[in-house]
Amino acid sequence: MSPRRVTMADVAKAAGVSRTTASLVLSGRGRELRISQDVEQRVLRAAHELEYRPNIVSVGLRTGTTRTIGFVSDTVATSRLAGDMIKGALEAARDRGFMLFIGETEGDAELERLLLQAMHDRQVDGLVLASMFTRTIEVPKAVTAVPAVLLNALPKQPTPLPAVLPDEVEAGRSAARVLLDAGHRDGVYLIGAGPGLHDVPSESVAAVERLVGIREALGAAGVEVAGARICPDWQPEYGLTATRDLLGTARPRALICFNDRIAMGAYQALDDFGLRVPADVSVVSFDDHPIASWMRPQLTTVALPHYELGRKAVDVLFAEIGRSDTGRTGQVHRVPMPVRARESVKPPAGDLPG
Amino acid sequence: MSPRRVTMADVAKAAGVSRTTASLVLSGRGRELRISQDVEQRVLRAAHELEYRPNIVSVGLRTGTTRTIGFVSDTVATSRLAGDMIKGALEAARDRGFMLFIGETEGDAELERLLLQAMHDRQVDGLVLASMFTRTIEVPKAVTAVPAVLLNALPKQPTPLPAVLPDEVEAGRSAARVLLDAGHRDGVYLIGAGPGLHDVPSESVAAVERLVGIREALGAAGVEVAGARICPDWQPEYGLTATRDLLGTARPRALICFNDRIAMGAYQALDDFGLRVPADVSVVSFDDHPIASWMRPQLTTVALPHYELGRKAVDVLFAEIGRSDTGRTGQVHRVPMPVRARESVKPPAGDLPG
DNA sequence: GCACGTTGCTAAATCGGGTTAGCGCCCGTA
DNA sequence: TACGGGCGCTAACCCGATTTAGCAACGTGC
Repeated sequence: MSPRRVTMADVAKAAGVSRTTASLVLSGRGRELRISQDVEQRVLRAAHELEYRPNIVSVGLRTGTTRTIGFVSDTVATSRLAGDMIKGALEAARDRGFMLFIGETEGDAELERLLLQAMHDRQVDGLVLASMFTRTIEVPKAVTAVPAVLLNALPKQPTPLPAVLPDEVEAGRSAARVLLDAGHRDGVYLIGAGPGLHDVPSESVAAVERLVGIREALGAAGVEVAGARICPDWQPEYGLTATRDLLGTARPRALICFNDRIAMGAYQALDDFGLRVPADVSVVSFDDHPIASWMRPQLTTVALPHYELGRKAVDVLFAEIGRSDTGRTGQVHRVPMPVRARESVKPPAGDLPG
Repeated sequence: MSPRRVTMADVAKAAGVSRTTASLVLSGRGRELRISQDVEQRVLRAAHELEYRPNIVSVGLRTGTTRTIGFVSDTVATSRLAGDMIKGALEAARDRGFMLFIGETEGDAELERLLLQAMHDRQVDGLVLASMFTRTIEVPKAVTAVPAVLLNALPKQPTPLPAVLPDEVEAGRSAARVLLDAGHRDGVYLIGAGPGLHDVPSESVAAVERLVGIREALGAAGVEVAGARICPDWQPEYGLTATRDLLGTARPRALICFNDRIAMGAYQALDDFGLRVPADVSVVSFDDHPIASWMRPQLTTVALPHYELGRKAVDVLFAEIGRSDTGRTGQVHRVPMPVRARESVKPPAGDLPG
């Protein structure tokens, strides 16, 4: 059927040396161990001609390192989010010749246990524990056996694990600044959460942090939040009803929606009330979901940097794998959330610069 | 640091038997090889008490089977598509105790080569070669070394590899039938491709097949396609312009959009012309992209069964791994595309039943 | 009393590479 | 001439499992 793989023994025989010598040359330790130039060349040539590739399974058995990392998330299927995060992780791993095992737990602790076990059985060199929406998680104790990093999640109990998260507070500031820079000072409303720091959907770390950033940046400019509507779930229909509710009593000049799906609902409500984006009402949002650039006018939004989050997590994991000292534990890495300036924000009418 | 893993030698010692005996019992071959009940029980108990788990890396070296399959796709990040496909593959694999290596090639042949090599080096038991949109692909020759399945792709040259694809022709029929069942017989227009079988975006297998199904079902009912607009790329903006163009000259009663993103553009164009969905114009589409259920009115669409495609691919792969005979090669498996009946289709006005 | 079969288990080889310990050989020196 | 020491390479063991070949002990038949 398929021709047997070329092994190091084949290379050694072809070069007329022992397996040991071949191993030393191919692992680059030939120099320090005084292998002659001649033998080194013979081995390298034989390896090249036979297209020798080391069997990573074998190396894994002997050295315990499989050049493989496990990526465990609660779900990989929800929205494009996961895809980009995995893509970032994949590429960062590939840069170092590592591969990724993907697993999803669906939030099921038992599944998670089995999955971690399966990865353990395959001797992964490290683990990324990812959550698809920012939240605090219970870190399974089985994780301690191998270097690990939390992605988009914070540990419920303090652990020595580093975490990689989007910088949501700064994102909140960014969203507010987009409006401030356009000249908005009055009639700024929030859709999705607020105005108080406790007016957030349950368990949503992102909501709290975005709110903190928004209030801080507005406050620093002496601008007051005119009002807010909380959404129990950040879906278009709740954005629609919350915004309709708001428009029944107020005339906003700008909306900060807590994510793009809410903004989608808000667009519809504004349309229902005959209000135009951005001429009558500016809208800024969070996430940069694919629909943000499909909406008309295109939505200005502060992007969740999924790709960068994935990359960063793997980078941090490699740092973790590489170091032997035990200092500097539990560090939290924040990844910046960039503003995608599009068409939904304009200076308030009757307040044009000039 | 982490306590050393329990090995079979530990189990054997605890049970007071040889490693051979432990292996025989734990692999279930104890019975046929006449290991006594007593010894069997001792081994099983020891394994249980020590929480023994076989080291799959070691097994992989010895037996050549790693309980791992490689999932190679051109991209995993585009739309949610990939996520669900991977999820299906993941679960089908998990049911059999297998894990998945994920890799993406970005359509780069060199990257693909390296990736397949890396998977080969890790002794994967099988490969899924996935494409994120249905198309024909060049099958790399390196694939022949291990069982493999094409997912959402057809081989350019005939190969013995089985393929798993959505049943696009039947989906085309389904879309047409949705309109026929609602009573539509006139003013049915296509947006995205058609009316001729050559009027399709380049390389799009899906376009051709959907078109075939649509024309067949309409034709069987004696209904003529009133007209069509081709879109060079199936994005909202092209749907918008194509539909605007159509509405400049015609007054459709129903639109079959070739995917949901096109339908999104079509909704906007209809709105621009003051036409209501579904009262004035019914709309049916393909893919069941997440936005389909966010659009107002919610879009009736024929779903791409990503999850099922992923599952099916892995199921077929296991069948491939399991069989030794070489018959029945290159089979094409079609996965049904279910209709998601929502709100965008109604009987034509002035043509109400009753 | 001896050959032969069964029963119940184990020693040892194997997978493919990494690593340690050490073996010949040549050279220089006393 | 014997000895020490660097040089260049290799034998042999190890990782953790599977698998082949075979060994003791016991019973049975003649």
